[in-house]
Amino acid sequence: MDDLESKAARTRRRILDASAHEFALYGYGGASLRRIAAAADLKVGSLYFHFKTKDELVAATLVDGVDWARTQLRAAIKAIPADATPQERIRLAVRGHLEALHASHDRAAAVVRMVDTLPAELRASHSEHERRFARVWLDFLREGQAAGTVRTDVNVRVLRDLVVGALNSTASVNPSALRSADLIAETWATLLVP
Amino acid sequence: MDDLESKAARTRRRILDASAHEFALYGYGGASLRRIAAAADLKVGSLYFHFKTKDELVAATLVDGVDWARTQLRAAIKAIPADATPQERIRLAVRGHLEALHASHDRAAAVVRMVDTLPAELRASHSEHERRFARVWLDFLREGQAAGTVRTDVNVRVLRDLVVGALNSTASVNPSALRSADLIAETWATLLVP
Amino acid sequence: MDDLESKAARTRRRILDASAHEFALYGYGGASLRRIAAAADLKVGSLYFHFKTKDELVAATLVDGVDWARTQLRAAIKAIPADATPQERIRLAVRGHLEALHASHDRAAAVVRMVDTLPAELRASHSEHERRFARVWLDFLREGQAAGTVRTDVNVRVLRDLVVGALNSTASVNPSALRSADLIAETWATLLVP
Amino acid sequence: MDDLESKAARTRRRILDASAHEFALYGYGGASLRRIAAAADLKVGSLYFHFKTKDELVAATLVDGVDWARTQLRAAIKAIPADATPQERIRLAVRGHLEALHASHDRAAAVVRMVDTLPAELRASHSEHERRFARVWLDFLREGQAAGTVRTDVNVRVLRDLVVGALNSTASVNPSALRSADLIAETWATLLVP
DNA sequence: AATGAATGAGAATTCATTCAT
DNA sequence: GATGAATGAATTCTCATTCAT
Repeated sequence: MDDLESKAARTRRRILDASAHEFALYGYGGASLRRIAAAADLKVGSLYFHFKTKDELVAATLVDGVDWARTQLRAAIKAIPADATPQERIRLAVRGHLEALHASHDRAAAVVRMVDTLPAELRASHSEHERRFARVWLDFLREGQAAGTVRTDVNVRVLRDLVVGALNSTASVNPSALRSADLIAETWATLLVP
Repeated sequence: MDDLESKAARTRRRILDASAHEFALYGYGGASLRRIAAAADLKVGSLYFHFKTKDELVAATLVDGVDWARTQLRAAIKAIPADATPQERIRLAVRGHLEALHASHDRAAAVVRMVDTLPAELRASHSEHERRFARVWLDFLREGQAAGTVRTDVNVRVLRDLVVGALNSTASVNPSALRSADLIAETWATLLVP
Repeated sequence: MDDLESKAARTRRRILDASAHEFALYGYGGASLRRIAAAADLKVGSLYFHFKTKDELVAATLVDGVDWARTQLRAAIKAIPADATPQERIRLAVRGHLEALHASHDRAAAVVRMVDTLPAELRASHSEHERRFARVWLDFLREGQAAGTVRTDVNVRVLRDLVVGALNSTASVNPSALRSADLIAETWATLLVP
Repeated sequence: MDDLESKAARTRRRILDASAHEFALYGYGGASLRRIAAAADLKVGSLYFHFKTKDELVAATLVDGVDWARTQLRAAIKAIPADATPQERIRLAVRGHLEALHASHDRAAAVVRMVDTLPAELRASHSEHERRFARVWLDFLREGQAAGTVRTDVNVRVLRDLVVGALNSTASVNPSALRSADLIAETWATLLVP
């Protein structure tokens, strides 16, 4: 009765994990609550005790994924040694992003897979979280520019979009992308350092 | 009966257009043949005269989209004036890609929206077309490197993936992306020219 | 292809009959499309070819029932011999009403059973049909008053409501009511003739 | 623990009230225990402490409604002044009935709405209560006939059915019926007095 | 070349009910 | 007395697909 993690909380976690996997595989429209329930070791009807609606589950999955990824990315950036070279700094941030995407039991990938086919209401409620994630990159790049470790001859917002877009696209195009994470990190480092 | 464009061919085109729109909006799993048929001014059953199965329609839509985009991109590249500056060359290629994505009645966007939730068989049969599209960029970048107008200190394949990934991501993230096409082109030009 | 009664029309009739039976038994909220489909020798999904929605089926069933009952009642009234006594006139009208209610394969009973638990939209769209039915009685009573065969010391609209309410209530209270139809007719005749 | 009205009894009352409202709105088949629980400020599961089953709750609601209405009607009849005119006597009884129906927080209306779609067992167990209610009218009418204040040229049982049916039908047909209660009472008085 | 009518499987959601806490 | 968490069956509805016409 006074579990640190109540039964409901544990079940909710299982549902969210199953949910992330399902949405990452099939997208918003193709996902099935039946399969999600089965993967979470529940009967379909039981989902509704935890989430009143499919869209509520989607929303929770999106928040779960994007917030977790933001935390990961920010941690990776914070962990950069003070004496790292400019290239090294960018490499570590890029790897942080890619690891969040790929080593996350689909939590972050689900977001990328769903985001562009969401119905209007969900998209709206999600966009703020997305903005918060993007701001981590924006701050990182801006600080780099201020410190002279990121080139300043480009619009930093556009640059942020390109970086985020390119990295996220690895979630789909290439499931073995993590193997080439080093190459990708290296490439961005080369492009971004003045 | 002796139309240059037979009735069937015209209907097929209407179906493919409706199809592209639907898949771009809802993704592979969320698309509905009923809605596609309605948009093409047909009853569902009639689709089956033109495509034996949903997946066959998907495959045709993918081919239609990616081949059309490749043609567009290649035309844009071929149209680059011989005396264009290095920056100008890249700008024009990027704009060619973005215009193919956005000014295409969803044909190309449908591909981007579907590609990462395709079932295995479709993914396989599609990947060759995707490779052919990517090769256009690869050739363009390689020739640029050979001519000294694209920097050579990066792995050209990785670079190609980043460029394509970043550009395609504009199909989702930002519906008003075309307005910023110039900015994006400018940014890539800055990053890529040595 | 050129059936007088097309296949669809015949199926629709079967559905409406099954529908009337189901709604008469269980009311609006308790009726099941599964059972209706089974009774009409169809699979559930097939219902949707003929009626886009449960409420559309309900609406059609209501119209079917009330219009049929109105026709029956009007025919019974029109069939009253010109030389009938005042009592006889009323007896025949009452019997017409009761027969419409009970000898109708549930068509009219379904209306009575559903009408007070209908959701707002259906109720609205139904009320005009109900008014048209009630007008048949109103006209009959008014003409009776004019001819001196129906007492004139009561508000004719209220009287109409009492008669219709009392007769319709026999649809529920007493399934063997038809046996007492003569008694009921006799009683109304006694009450209404001056 | 020693309340005159124990906690359980008060909760039971809240449930019965919520129940009456729900059944009046949706009928037997369309009512939802979840909604009833919510309206009574409980969770669904808690209902089962007070009623072992949905049908037990239905039965209790029926008894509650019909007995309450009978009590109301009897009180209204008993309150008729000894020197009231025949018309006045009938008017007051009719008004007693209508007030029980409409001014009862749905208690009596729930009965009328449910009664004709009840499953067989419930109908059986309910019919005796219904008979007891009907007997109040029967006695009133018989005594009226004996006293010469109600016409004797009609079958009194049939008359009772007509009166009860007509009055109960005002629960559905006309939600603003109470406004016309006086007219209805007046009309019955006119019809029934010799 | 297209439609009409149907099907079986599966979608999301709600139901009454249970039972340990 | 009441809740939290779950279940299995049922709900309405949509799906891709078939096939005779």
